Amino acid sequence: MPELPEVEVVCQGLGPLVVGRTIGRVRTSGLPLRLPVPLAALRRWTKGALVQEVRRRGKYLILALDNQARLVFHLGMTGRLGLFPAVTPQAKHDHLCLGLDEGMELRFNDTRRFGVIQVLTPKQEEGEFFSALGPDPLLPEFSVAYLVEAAARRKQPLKSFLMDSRVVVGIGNIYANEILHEAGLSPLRPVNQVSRAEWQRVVTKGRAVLKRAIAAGGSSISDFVNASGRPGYFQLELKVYGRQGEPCRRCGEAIVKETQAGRATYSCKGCQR
DNA sequence: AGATTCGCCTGAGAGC
DNA sequence: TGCTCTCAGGCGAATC
Repeated sequence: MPELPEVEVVCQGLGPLVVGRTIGRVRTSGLPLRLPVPLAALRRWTKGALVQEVRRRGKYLILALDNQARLVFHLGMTGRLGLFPAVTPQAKHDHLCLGLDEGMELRFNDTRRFGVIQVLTPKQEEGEFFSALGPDPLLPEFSVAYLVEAAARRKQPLKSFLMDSRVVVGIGNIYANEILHEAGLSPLRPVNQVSRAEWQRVVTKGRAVLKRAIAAGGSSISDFVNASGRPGYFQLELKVYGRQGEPCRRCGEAIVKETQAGRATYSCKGCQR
């Protein structure tokens, strides 16, 4: 399930494959994703355009085109982006095919259709489109001072807080669990009871976990693959996610699985307070 | 008004 | 074997 590290891995892999290429034919499955796929806008703004840059904002991938339009993707739960020879037969759940030069195609495949494809016209401000999103956890804006301020007067449990994209982008269920274990903090702790020193651990350990996951190529749970179709290996390094009943790698106590805000939450009661 | 739950969607796995 | 049920989760809407 693509969270920040997986989207970053796709972003880094996709860049060299598509930058400098020109988009030709546009095809869609006709099925809606989380939002309808804007076929007319895709034809209007991508056909004949050259891809200048691939970048990431939170869990969104952005293809910046030379006509100043931008193609925005969200991978949802099961979205994949990859480059294929145009002669490769369509796969089940391919929802968008963009023809590129040299007989290649960029394809968006999404089994559960929780993904999003949007076009930003040159007039539409990217800042406005993403205005509700909080800072990226890998950037300096994600600081102790910011978290102290954001958490003031809120009693929300720490894990829900970290998964709230208005607070910080890119952290989903897997990495929220992992970051809190690394930081030694309980997922249930009300955020207004977290000290500065503890927020500092959230920042430092959070960045460290995300960077290690990117370096490992992401976590391949639910069949994540990068832009070249290869899996990641961070699932082998997970300390709590999916490890209920197994010993904590730090203190040996059994990892517990609980439901919090409707989501599977994994923690060690021995070393997370 | 802040916190939680629901619903969208498909496929894997469990249980009968 | 083949059916039904449960679970997985990002995220916005609905509800508590």
